[in-house]
Amino acid sequence: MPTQSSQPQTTPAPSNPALLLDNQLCFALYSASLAMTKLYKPLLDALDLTYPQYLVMLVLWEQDKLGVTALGERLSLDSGTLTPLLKRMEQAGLLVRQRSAEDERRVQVSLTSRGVQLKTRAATVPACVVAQTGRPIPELMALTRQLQGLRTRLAP
Amino acid sequence: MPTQSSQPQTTPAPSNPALLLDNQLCFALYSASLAMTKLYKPLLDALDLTYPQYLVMLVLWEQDKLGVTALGERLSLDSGTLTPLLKRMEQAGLLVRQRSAEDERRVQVSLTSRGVQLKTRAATVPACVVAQTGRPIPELMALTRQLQGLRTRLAP
DNA sequence: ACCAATTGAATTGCACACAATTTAATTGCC
DNA sequence: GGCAATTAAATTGTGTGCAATTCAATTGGT
Repeated sequence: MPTQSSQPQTTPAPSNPALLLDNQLCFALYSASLAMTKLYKPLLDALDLTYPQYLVMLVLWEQDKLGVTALGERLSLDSGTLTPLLKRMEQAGLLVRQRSAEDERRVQVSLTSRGVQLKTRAATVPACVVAQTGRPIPELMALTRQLQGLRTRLAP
Repeated sequence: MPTQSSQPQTTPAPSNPALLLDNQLCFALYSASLAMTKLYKPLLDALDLTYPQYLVMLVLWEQDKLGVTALGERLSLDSGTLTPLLKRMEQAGLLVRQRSAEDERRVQVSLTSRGVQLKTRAATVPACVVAQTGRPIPELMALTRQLQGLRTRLAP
C-alpha cells in the first residue's frame, strides 16, 4: 500500500531529484558564469570592451602576435566566433589583423599601442571583481583550479 | 640593481599575475560552462532541445504553469531572451503560451502533454553527464553548492 | 610538376543574452 | 472616475557561440 497523507495533496509527486534544477551542476555553472559577466559589465564598459573581447585582450597582453587558431585554442572559441569579434576590435583600434607572409592562410593578430596601453587601465579590474565576490582569495583560487580541472575533463 | 639573465631576453617581463588568463575565476567559469554545454549537446539533440530550452523544461517539469517573469527569475533570464525562446518551444509543441484572464499583461506558460512526456526521455540525461565528468557525485554536488553560493553573492 | 587532400579563415544561418525602448494593461492617488 | 505611475511582455539592435559550408593557400604523394 502506498504511503499517503491525511492532508489533501497540494503538491504533485516529487520530481526525479536528478532533474531538479537546483541539483544541476550545469545550471550552477551557467548562471554563475552569466552573473560573473554582469559583474564585469560596468568595469568593462569603462574600457569599451565586451567580456569576450576582454578575454582576447588578456591573452594578447600575455602573448602578443598570435594566429586566430592559437587564440581560439587558448579561449576554446572557433573562427566563427573570433573573426567578427576581432574585426570589431580592429575597428576600435585595439589590434591589427594581418596575413602572414610565409603562409597566406594565417592571420596574425597583434596589439596596437592603444591595445598595449589599455592594460594599465585594466589593471584594477581583477581586484574590483574579487572585492565584490566578498570571498577570500585562496577560496577563489581553489574554485578556479577545480573548474579548470573539470573543464579539462570535459574538453580534453 | 635589477636581476638579469646572461641569456638574451626571449620572454617579456612577466605580466601582472592578476591579469593572467589562467588566474581568472571568470574565465574558468566561462569556459567550463561552455564545455558543459557542449557535453549536453548530443544528448539534447536527441530530444530536439537546445541547452537553454532544456533549462526551461527542468523548471516546468518541477512547476508547470508559470508566468514569463517567474520563469525568468528562476533562470536569471529576461523577457528579451525568453520570449523568442518560448515561441520556438511553442512551435515545437512542447508548451503553450496564453494570456492570463485576470491580468491580460501576464503570459502563462504551460506544458503540453508532449512536453510532460518528454520528461521520461530526459530522465537518463543527468546520469550520462555525471558519467562523463568522471568524478564522484559528492564532489559534483559540493561544487554545485559552491557555485550556487557564489552566484547568490553576485546576483542577490 | 601535378593534383588530391589538408589546413586556416571567413562566411552563413540559427539561437541565445541583454540593454533599451515600446506597447498594453493595471494600480494608485486624487 | 480620471490620469499618472507602475508593471509585464514584446520588440529592436548589438554581440556573441557554434555547426556547417566555402574559399584560398599549402602540402604530400606520385
